[in-house]
Amino acid sequence: MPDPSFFTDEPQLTPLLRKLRSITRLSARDEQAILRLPAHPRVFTAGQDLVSEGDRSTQCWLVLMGWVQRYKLLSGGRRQISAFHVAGDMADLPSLHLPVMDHSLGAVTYVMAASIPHEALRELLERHPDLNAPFWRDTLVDAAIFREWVANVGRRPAYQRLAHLFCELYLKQAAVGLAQDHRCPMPVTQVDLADATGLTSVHINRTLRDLRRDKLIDLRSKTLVIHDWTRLVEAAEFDPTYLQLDRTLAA
Amino acid sequence: MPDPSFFTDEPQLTPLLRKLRSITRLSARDEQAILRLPAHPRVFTAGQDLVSEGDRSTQCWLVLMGWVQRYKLLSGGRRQISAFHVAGDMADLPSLHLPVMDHSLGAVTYVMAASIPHEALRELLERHPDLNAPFWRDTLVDAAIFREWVANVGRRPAYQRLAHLFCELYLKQAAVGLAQDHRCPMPVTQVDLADATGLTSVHINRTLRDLRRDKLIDLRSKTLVIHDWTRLVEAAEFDPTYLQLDRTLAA
DNA sequence: CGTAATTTTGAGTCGTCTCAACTATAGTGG
DNA sequence: CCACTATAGTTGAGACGACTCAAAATTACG
Repeated sequence: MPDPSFFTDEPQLTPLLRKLRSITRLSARDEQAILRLPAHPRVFTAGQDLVSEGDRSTQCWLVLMGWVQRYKLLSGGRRQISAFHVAGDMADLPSLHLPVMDHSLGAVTYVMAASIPHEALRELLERHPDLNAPFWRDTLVDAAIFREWVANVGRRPAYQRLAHLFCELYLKQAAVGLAQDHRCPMPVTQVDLADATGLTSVHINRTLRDLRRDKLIDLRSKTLVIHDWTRLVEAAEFDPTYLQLDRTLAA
Repeated sequence: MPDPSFFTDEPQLTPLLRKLRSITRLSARDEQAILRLPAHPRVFTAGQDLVSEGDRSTQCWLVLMGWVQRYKLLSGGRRQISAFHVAGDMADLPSLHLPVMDHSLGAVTYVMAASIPHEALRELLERHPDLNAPFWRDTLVDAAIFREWVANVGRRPAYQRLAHLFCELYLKQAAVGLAQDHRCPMPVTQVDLADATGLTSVHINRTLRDLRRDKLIDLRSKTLVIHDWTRLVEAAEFDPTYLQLDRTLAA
């Protein structure tokens, strides 16, 4: 159910501003320039790819609503998710300088996204060189998140690993106003969680039960409720530095 | 044993050019500008940190010789390595836009590195806006490698995981002329390999034995010898797309 | 040449996986 | 609005890949 105003001519780029503001500072002039970017809205149903491995992009997708996942398919039906993206994320900003996709971007939920031509972005950056830094910084924050995922998947046991993922996804959403009061959307299946953490869905199920048993969280009807943020952070050994959020959000 | 010419006034930035050329195209003018960057050489002994978690950087380190690793320390003595860097790599280019380190950069071997002040880099990018793209692209390639590592650690069994790492490190070095004839430097301990793959050193030892038994590789005196590149690639299910090398290097 | 670091091997354990069935929830069409 | 069907979640039992602990063998280094 897309918001009717969504299909008006005016591009809805404010989520992008909110995102960029959460990790950097922008001048009013630069913000205006961003808002003038041409953006073509489109919807995707759950499971659809926005971009698939091997595609050559000439545009970037900005997520406006819903969740998008970044994933690789391996042989034998194995899959690894390397990122979740929410409203405001330029999910495939990398395609601006790496046009051939080495992975896919898929819609986790019903998704509204806006495509922005590479050409328009390049022109923006040319006219407003100051904007190189914020966007570049955005890709650097994403890279920092990938690094944290390497550590998560490589060195943390299942319980800690899931807890860590929840801490990250809560803060990431809170930073752009999509979460508060220790609850946030978590519109993924246990299979998705498994593919994001390098576990099996069976083990995710049992680990979720343990997290629930310990009164740390609840995950029901696609909503994560955090019962005890402090203990969740402890259990996860979560340090939000890597998210590079301007101000640490109060717990 | 530093090369004597290393300490002359002339900055030795050619490895950087070689690296950038392996993943992008540069104009002669831009190349000249890069060569004029001020670079202050320094050596590090194995085990020393170039930069530590929590540090605030005002300069970037360019690796000139030796290997550098990117790693995070976790509780209980656990460690996760998320990248290896070789000559030509701007190991902490991220610090240009994310000055607070969320991880450490350590010397794997005896290392020669050159520090380039952030200020000089910013000035370079201001005067040569075309250079934003190549450097940005470099951080995007690193991010692509992180993503591949997430998949490697998350979804591949030990044997495949190690094989994949070796394919990557061989190609990465070959791309900048540091490897050829299916042999390359691999100056890491089994503990390092364990921390890069999310395994234990004991299991690395046994997996190396298996790879050796299968006549795929040999790893002796810090040198990797690949006996059968084709079968190694097969075993690893290695697809070099993510490295974004200009030309695929012949097998 | 002695000492530390690294590699190798064995034996037992454990976290996570596999396979398989069953239950619950959500979406769809009559 | 309910029945039907597909999707998602839950549980049990057994297997296995990787881990732990510990010691011995080898190699590197000052």
